[in-house]
Amino acid sequence: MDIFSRDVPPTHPGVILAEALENMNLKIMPAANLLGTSRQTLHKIIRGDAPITPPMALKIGTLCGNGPNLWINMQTNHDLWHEARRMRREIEGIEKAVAAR
Amino acid sequence: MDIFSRDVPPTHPGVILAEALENMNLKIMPAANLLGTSRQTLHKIIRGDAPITPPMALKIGTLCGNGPNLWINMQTNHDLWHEARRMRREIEGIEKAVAAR
DNA sequence: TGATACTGTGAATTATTAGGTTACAGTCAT
DNA sequence: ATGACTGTAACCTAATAATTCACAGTATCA
Repeated sequence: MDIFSRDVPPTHPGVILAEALENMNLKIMPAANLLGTSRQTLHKIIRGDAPITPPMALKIGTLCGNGPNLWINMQTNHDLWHEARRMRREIEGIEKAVAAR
Repeated sequence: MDIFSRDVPPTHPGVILAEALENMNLKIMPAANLLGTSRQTLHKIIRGDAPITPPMALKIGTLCGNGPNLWINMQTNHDLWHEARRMRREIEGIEKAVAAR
């Protein structure tokens, strides 16, 4: 059972990030300063309204001490799940075309 | 030794994709048709001049039968390696600021 | 030889979006 | 109630994913 067959979306990395900052006793504003970004952008990430991009993953991974992959992977799982929904028809079409080849 | 300490960039997924298509006896044009994209876009991906985005990863993963994660992960490893180079100074700054906290 | 099909590549265009900035209302502690 | 932080919306700009058009090269086959 991979994540794409689930009808529940994977947790957005923002939720995890919020907990991580909590555990580090970091409020949003000082965290944003450490990351070299604006508090609004950081807030959007936490809310799930902005993606964790490669630059952000590197910065957050450094701040939290666990490296960028954890964060970028959460993001891509999130993106892929939602994209797979949007593209369901198209993907099925490719499956059929490949099978018929 | 993680990929970020290497001074050799990770192989671009385009190279792997080219081999995969070769093994499937698929030329660029029919592959592009199956993928529902233009031959130019597919060519750029193979050349390494265009990224494998989530929609593309889903399509390519379906065409090749191995799912999207393989492809998106190759892309993010590639992106992170290059981004880590560009942001070296900034990342070091965050490391120091965290240590000094 | 000439015709047909595919490939490599560049240029121009469009649509989307990551991130910043400004602004304002809410919360909460002192 | 003053000050510091938070949530959130609107707007703007720069970057970029993907398309289309165009053309030159290559190769196969009648």
